[in-house]
Amino acid sequence: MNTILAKDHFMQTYVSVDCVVFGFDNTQLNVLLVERNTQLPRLRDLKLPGSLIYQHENADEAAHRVLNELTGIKKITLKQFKSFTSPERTRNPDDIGWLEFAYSNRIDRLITISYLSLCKINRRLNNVSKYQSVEWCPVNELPTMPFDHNQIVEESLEEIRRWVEFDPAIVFELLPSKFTESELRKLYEAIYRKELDVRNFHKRISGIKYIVPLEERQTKVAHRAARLFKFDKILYNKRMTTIE
Amino acid sequence: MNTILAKDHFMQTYVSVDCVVFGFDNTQLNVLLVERNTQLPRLRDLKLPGSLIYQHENADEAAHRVLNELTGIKKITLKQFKSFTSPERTRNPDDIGWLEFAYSNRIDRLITISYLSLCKINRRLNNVSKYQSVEWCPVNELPTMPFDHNQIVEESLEEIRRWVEFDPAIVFELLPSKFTESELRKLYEAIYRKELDVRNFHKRISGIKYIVPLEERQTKVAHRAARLFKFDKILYNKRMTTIE
DNA sequence: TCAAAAGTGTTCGATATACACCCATGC
DNA sequence: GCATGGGTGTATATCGAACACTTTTGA
Repeated sequence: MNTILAKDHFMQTYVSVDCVVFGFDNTQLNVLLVERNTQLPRLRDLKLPGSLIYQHENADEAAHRVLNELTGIKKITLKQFKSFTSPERTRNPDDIGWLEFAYSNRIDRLITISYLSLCKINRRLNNVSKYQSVEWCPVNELPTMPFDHNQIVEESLEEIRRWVEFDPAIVFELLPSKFTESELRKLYEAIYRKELDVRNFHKRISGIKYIVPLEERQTKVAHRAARLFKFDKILYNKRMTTIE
Repeated sequence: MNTILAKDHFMQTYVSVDCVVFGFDNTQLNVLLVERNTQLPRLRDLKLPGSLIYQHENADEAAHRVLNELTGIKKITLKQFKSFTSPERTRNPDDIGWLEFAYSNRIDRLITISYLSLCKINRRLNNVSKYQSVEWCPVNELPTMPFDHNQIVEESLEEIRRWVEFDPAIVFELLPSKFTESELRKLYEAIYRKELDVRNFHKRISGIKYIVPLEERQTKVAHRAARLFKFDKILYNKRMTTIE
């Protein structure tokens, strides 16, 4: 074992975080992508937002930093979900070139820890100088991205369902603070990629105490205005501890 | 950002895997621990089996290598479950000393990717020269271990339940190839830390096609001999694809 | 004959599924 | 007045939870 270490005494192993941030546009899930600055001329060059982990940080802190830069939100909801470690993931010469350009450093090996996060899609995003642009992209129309970022998104879609089952409150991170029942249903349909029966969904929702109906209704719609609901975090947290 | 990298141009970041291997002794879950070789005199020095990731490997391969060394099994069942990345995890001087002794290298920062695995507890384990001993330890009586290994085991206990729900077949990795219904029930009780009703459990199990009753029975027991069952992998895999 | 564990059914409540029509509104 | 989505109830099947006594065997 020591011989293997001795050989690569000067090998630089770096660890990054990459964030899959989902947003919901009332029809489908979207992923937040950034356009990386590069010298190389090319059509588009979109990737997941991410960063190397700094010396004083742990991975959660690095992911929070990346998302705070993009959204300005300090206490964003966020979940580590998998490490991607294949030595092959940094074999594409374009990607190696970009890494050295972006970090002014030789990077022999880069593994990444991926994070899942959720964001209201109409939130104003920051202009982050190191990116040419920041944009939402429908999850079914993603471009080919560098490294293994397409695979990371693929696996994050399975993770989001496990997350919702474990903590149903996180879906409200994707909706405006007042929302209709059909917005909520369409969000579930997008997450589970499955149509849900309107009446059964209504029955289920009306049994949930922490989804509170308001007197307010939609305005400016060309049909009967739907009732608005809000998510009550306090009732949600009580849910576990009380027997009813 | 470049300044931060420039400063630590020569910082050695290493990435390891650590494996939480569970075994079941008919009463409780046990974790496989190794005693590390150390110059320092001390009473006991148990930790999770693990290794740095080698240059040509990905993390899954490193975890397979570690477990193959210990058990001799090539195709062991295994699941990545979380990365532990705090800069604080390698702040204990004893741990730093051991790392430098074991790897003959300066290691400034070590993050680890933890794996969950399952093993029949009466399997003969290999003598691995780099460890003084390899032993099973009941999960409720773990010693204080180096780094954040106690926390890793803690979190692996939550993960194992999610794993069983996603893939119920994995519980049979913890049982002998022929087992009684009460052994299976006690295993579920250990995993969920909850007593299960014998009759309801029986009803559930007898409805599962891939748990096959045999004609064989227990021998040498001081009470009525229980029927043996086996797990049928072929029927298990069919389960998903056929409608019933 | 005693101790220890095996083996076995019924009832009840909760939950998921399937399914169709009228209502309110803006254009 | 029509197009668009809002709003609602019933019947059935399935699943999980509670619950107690008899049987077999070896010591």
